[in-house]
Amino acid sequence: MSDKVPTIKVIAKKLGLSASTVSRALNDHPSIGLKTKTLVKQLAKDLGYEPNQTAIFFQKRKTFTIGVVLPKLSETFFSEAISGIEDFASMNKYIVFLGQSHDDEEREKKIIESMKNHRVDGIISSISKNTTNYAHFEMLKKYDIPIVFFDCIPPIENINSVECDMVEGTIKAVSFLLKKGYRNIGLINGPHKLLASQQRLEGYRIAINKNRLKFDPNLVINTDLSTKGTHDAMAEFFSHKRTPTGIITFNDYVALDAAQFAFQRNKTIGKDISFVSYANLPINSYMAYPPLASIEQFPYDQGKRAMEMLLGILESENKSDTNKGFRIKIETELVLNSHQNSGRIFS
Amino acid sequence: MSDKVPTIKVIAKKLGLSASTVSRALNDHPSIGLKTKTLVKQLAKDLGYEPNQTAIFFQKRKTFTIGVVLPKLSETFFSEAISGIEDFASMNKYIVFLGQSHDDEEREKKIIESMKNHRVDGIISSISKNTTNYAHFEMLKKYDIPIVFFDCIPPIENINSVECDMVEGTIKAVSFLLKKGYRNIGLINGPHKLLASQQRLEGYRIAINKNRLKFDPNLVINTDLSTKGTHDAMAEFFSHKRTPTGIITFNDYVALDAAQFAFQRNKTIGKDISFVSYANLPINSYMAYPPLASIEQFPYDQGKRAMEMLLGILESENKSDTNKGFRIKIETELVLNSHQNSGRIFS
DNA sequence: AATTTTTATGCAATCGTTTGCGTAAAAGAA
DNA sequence: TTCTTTTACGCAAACGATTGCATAAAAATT
Repeated sequence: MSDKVPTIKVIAKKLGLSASTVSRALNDHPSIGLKTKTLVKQLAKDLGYEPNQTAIFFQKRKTFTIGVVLPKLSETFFSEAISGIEDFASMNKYIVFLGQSHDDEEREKKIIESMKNHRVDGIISSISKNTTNYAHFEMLKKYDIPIVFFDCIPPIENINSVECDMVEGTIKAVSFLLKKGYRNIGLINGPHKLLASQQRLEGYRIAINKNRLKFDPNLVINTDLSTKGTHDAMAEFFSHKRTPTGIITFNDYVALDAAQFAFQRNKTIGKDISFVSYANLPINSYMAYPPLASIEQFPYDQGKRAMEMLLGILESENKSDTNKGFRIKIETELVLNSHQNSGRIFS
Repeated sequence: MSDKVPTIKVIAKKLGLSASTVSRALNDHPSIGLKTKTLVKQLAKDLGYEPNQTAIFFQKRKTFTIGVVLPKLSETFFSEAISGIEDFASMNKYIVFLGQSHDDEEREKKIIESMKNHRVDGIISSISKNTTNYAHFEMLKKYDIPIVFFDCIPPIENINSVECDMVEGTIKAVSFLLKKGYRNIGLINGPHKLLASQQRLEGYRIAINKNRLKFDPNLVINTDLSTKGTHDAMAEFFSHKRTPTGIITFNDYVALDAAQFAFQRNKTIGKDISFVSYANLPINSYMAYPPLASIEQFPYDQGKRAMEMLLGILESENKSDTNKGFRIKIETELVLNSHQNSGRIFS
């Protein structure tokens, strides 16, 4: 079919030159005469010659390809992150492969395998929440494929990572609620084994201590992040004497579900009870009960930074391999939600 | 560095065989003896041999790679679609390349170029809203790279496409509002030159005619889909004597902005004025003023169907090339929003 | 004019794998 | 035993480009 696609050989033959000369002419090699060079370039242009990258990749052992592996693409947080990764990758002539693990270890493993087979130059990943075995990541070393983790990071030594400082972020959230006058601060956390959950809890404890309050285990509940889990957590909060009035939630979805539950229990949101969450929704301003504030995690920026880090690693790959793992912590930011709606609706 | 990675040659040498025999043994070629085959396979396993796909791709001229090009990954509609594409691609051993055009023709062109250079087996694309020249798509024919368009489709003959029947969808929307008792049906449409806008308008006209109503040009406004554009449109609606009470909006964002505007003009949403939009947000149930109903476009399904179509084309590529363009129209569905919130808030 | 230097090009190997064709050895048939 | 068939494997080319090394031709130097 497509033997219309010209190769270097065709050009060489038409011009009575050797393939090597054509190659060098096209790549502005100094040892090619001007006449020949222009001749070759002209014909290449006329024929619409385009180098076959698969051949070059194969030869140079470099594909200009980045693999991105994450749990779920349709989550705003991740699609924002990919957007950052893709923007920055394409600026640097890289192209990104995508794979979603759906939080399944097996799928994650297969995707990593596939990307390794495609010989990506590097990988960026937020690991599956159910991954407990990390051999598929370790294996990449054998193929000299560097990996940068972001967001959800495995407990491995000497890895490259970009992450938000959740501890710091949670401290900010607690402090904010205290300053607003809420004394009973609750925390609806995610699954216990998640690093993200542990960090939130740590920040929570630090903030509680720093403010000379007593840590009350009844005010912290781990959930599976489902709507039902959130409702159950809220029900439990309400079943205790000391009901939290300022609640920090694992993410925006939890905050929305929790607020909905509170509303149904005739609480006035923003007054009786308020929420602070970790931002992962872009449209809080349209929400019926948006959280009072959100800890912004800058997913786009995280993706961009991860890509930058990976590019740096790729470019310095020849040099001393003393890479004991690069780590970037991104400062979170407490963003007050505008409450265009709740201002009118609840007051 | 990574000369640990074993190749077929290494295996051949260690076993005193030829590379071709090893290759055939690994691929279960019938002309290889059982002993040899098991021997080879065992050593391959011990050495952790993995074929170098870049070499195979190069040789077989097949990369098991699909390019996906769309305007903006962080839009829910697209991330859902990609999710569908990726799920289905990975089930079939394909891996997807991603590129976002940001609705810029130049970027779209570059992405397509890059994907062609990477020799993707096929491309799925929703084109940029600002693309007017389609040469970069036509060029793909030369490289035998089939392309399936979805969502935003260029006006080219004989193309493969998956799309929602917006005409039908709009008819449903108008009928729904009429049935609900709204007589003045407005349409906040997108940019005029967009096919999607034209289809909405067509459906609108058909529905108006079918119901023996008179088409009123004051009830249809084209916008740039920005918040300001929507507010301007609403202001214009309100400036006329005959103000629409049932409004169809180009998408959910427009509906939210429009509802906000109406609310600020002291309209009771869901009573004085109601909205029906084209769904692209997954979380209408948490919204302060969700549209009464949404025309669901099934982005995940569209992505999946596009991928299926592309796979079909790829698998039958040898056969008679009488492909005059496959076209799938997906039925839209009018989904009533649950209004968990507005029910309580507005009544 | 003879020698050296520079310039411009070709040869051939290489990247890792696949595959058509040829052939020695083993097995079967006469 | 001899001839034919089958079985099991190797050789070498191919995919499209790059690159170290050799070398012919041209230019510069003496």
